[in-house]
Amino acid sequence: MSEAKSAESRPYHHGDLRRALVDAARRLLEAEGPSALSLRAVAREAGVSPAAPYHHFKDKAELLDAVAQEGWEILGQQMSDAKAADQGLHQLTALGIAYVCFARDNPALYRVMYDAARDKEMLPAGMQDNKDSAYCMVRDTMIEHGADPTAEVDLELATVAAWCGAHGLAEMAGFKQFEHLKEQLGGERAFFDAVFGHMGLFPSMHGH
Amino acid sequence: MSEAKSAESRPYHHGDLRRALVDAARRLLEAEGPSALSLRAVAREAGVSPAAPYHHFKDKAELLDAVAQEGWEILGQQMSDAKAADQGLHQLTALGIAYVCFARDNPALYRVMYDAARDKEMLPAGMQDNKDSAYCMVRDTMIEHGADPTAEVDLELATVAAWCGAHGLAEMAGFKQFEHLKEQLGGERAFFDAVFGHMGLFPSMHGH
DNA sequence: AAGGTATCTTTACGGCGCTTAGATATGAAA
DNA sequence: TTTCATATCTAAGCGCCGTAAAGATACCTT
Repeated sequence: MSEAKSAESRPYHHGDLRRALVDAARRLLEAEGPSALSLRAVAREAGVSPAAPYHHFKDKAELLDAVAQEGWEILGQQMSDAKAADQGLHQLTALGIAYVCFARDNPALYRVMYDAARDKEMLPAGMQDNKDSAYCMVRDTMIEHGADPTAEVDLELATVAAWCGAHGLAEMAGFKQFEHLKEQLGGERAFFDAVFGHMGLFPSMHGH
Repeated sequence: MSEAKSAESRPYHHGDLRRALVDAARRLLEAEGPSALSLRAVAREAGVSPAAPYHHFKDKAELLDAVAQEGWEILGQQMSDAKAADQGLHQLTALGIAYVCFARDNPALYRVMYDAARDKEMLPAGMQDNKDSAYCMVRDTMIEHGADPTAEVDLELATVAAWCGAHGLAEMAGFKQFEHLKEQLGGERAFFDAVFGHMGLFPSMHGH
């Protein structure tokens, strides 16, 4: 657990403690898992007193919110990259794979993201409006591949259905029960592909 | 928060403290939510000392496991009931609706169930073998409706895909973002139906 | 230079999971 | 029936946690 600066060199005023705390939290999350993510541990990791974070975050939940938000942004980027880099997949499948791979590669972060969402009973606020959010990307890709943009309810339903499938798979993929399936299919990636294949992700599959 | 027996009437040896603790935990869970579910609070609710639970559970996680297990059993029963009571739905849809309704009606319990699963990185142990588990019920229903039972991998994939969809919807349904969709569709139930309609749950939809 | 404000530290409170040691009841062996 | 090992419970305490209050320190404006 390294600190941003050597302990004795840091001035009394940190400079950007808020940033440093979020970074420290992500470092801890990666290294020790979600259960090790206490406010005090984050403060320790950042080299400040246990009370210091309260000048930048109302409480622990607000710190975790900041961490979660960064997670959503990274997820959006990775999905955007996956859509751009054509891998010979249907673009919706490519998005789904990118989503699930993000969850596999950042399990602790993914958990913090949805823990925060469940607590507030909502996904990040701008999700359905921010053009480069993961959610909007799915919806836009639906349109690009033939979904009727004027059938708003139906478009939203298709997006939700795809989102549900991706999130469901992201959680299931971590369970030992399905290891044998991955092996039989010749790898995790093939497993993801196959499960998505069993879901009706594509608007063209439905008579709209 | 009532106790099982009035405090002074309880004998030194409780009789069935293990049972009482699980019940107390479920009562607390229902009343105060998952965050209020501390071992000490459960012990208080059951009217015993904070250390008493350790004679029946190795640690807090083991208590929560017991609570979660009851959750999975109840879920299995409710899905079984839903399958038996024909509501004019495709039986797989009926199972999915029952799954999602369970999560809606027992959000805290549902959360404990999956928190435990994520911690152990596996769903309850016998899930894929116990004839009346929710999971096996889905798989069997797939077969009853035309899935090829000898195509084992494909059958498993279809079951996983349906499970992913149901779990995904169960989590999304609690988010405020989708309230307007429920309203536009004329209710929660219609929303569930519509989302499932956008997923390829039925084996007959795929060319196997 | 002075004073206000933002930032950080110190200290402290109650609650938590869990451990240890001791009290009490049960039930099997003598 | 007495004995005594065992199971079950309580009491006390450890280190951790989230958070609040009050004081110290540095920065910023005037």
